[in-house]
Amino acid sequence: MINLLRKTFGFIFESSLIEEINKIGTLREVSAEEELIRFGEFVKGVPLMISGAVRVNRVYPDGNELFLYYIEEGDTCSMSLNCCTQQKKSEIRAVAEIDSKFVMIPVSKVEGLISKYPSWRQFVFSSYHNRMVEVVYALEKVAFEKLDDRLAEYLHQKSRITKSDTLQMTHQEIAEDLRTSRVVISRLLKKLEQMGKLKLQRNTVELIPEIK
Amino acid sequence: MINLLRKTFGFIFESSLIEEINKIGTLREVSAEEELIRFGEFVKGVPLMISGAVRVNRVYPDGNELFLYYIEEGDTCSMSLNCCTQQKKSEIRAVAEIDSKFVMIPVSKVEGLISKYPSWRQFVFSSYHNRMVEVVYALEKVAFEKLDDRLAEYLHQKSRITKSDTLQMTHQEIAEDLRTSRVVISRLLKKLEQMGKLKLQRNTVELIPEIK
DNA sequence: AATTTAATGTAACAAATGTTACAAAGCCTT
DNA sequence: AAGGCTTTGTAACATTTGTTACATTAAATT
Repeated sequence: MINLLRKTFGFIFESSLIEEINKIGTLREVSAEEELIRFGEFVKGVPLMISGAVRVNRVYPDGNELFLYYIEEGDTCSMSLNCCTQQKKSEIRAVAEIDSKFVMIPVSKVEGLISKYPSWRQFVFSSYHNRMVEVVYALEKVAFEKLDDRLAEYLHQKSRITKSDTLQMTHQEIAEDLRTSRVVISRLLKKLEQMGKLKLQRNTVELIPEIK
Repeated sequence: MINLLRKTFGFIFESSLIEEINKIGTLREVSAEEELIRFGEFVKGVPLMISGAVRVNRVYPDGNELFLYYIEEGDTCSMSLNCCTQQKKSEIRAVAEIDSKFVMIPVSKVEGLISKYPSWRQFVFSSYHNRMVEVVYALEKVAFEKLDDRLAEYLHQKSRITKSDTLQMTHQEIAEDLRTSRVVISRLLKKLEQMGKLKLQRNTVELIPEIK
């Protein structure tokens, strides 16, 4: 585990911190679609992403969900950071988008790291800030852009996260993420297909990389 | 100044911290409409709000703006916190919504406070988190709600912030905040007036408090 | 008071998105 | 191969929001 930690966090954390994380943290591997953090549960720890990508959604009591941000290699989840310092139940849900590895730091140790290691503090601050920037970005998209652009952007992000041009998903699933109806998505996808930007097949959307 | 600090922050900061802030900070008073933080400038310090309310907007290079959150009594601006630790130019604009008082802590002293005072750290973390919650709330509104509900919500928020049921603003200004056109706002305001929720006059929208 | 300017009201139309209903195609099971 | 289920395609229509254009009204200025 310590080698994974060194590889991902060696440039931002001093080695004494890496060693301490190695002692108190536990390595976890999850496969795509697995739930890391469930809605309404107490947060057990703070995840340090080693590899992969996890999608973080705000969840509402009525079951409604809203995508907030991805956490990727080198990131942590600022929402759970707060949940754990406040001992609150989770208002988010985190689901692995692809197979992922991360180190879980137990809640009880987080405060200690904060007071002991300036580089950890720096990391936590910049993590908060980066997540904020991403939520603001999501807000921007919804506030300024039309659905067709948001769809195109969504597909590209998915492709980047899953490291694949061929997305295995149904129109219905896309519609849920963009908070619209399946018919609307089918219509717009068809339009994008006619523009030569992608190819559609049952359960798959294949993005065609632009040649510039 | 120290009495103002005690009154607003006495419950969260230990007295040695209050005294230190009193030494290094400077009290500033601004009147409504004054700009606290300008787009593109280096951030000079972190504001601790004593009273009043300040509106924080994301600003884009093309001049476009997007409302993010208000900071009120007892709050600080997490975006400027980050700008200052990173020595970056401001990507936001902060404008006093009403006459406001705040204590400005110079950038150079912030890092020191963080390592020295646990209560300051706690404050900074919860500030980050609260701002995040508000941006998520804004995202929620845009993602889920129709324009008429967003307008009603917007008017209530304005009323709360300005502590007045009579809002002095034009339809044009409202339209800019909600990213739509004046005609649309006029239309919806008329609808709300016909529903008995408000009264319209030139330059004013008077909310009619609901009797329950 | 007359003139100018800013703000609002309203109609008519355009575009974007949402909804319903149903047909067609693909995949799975037996 | 037949039947059933899921997914996708498409039409027709409703609603919401955006746009243009112009009339009307209120306030500010002269």
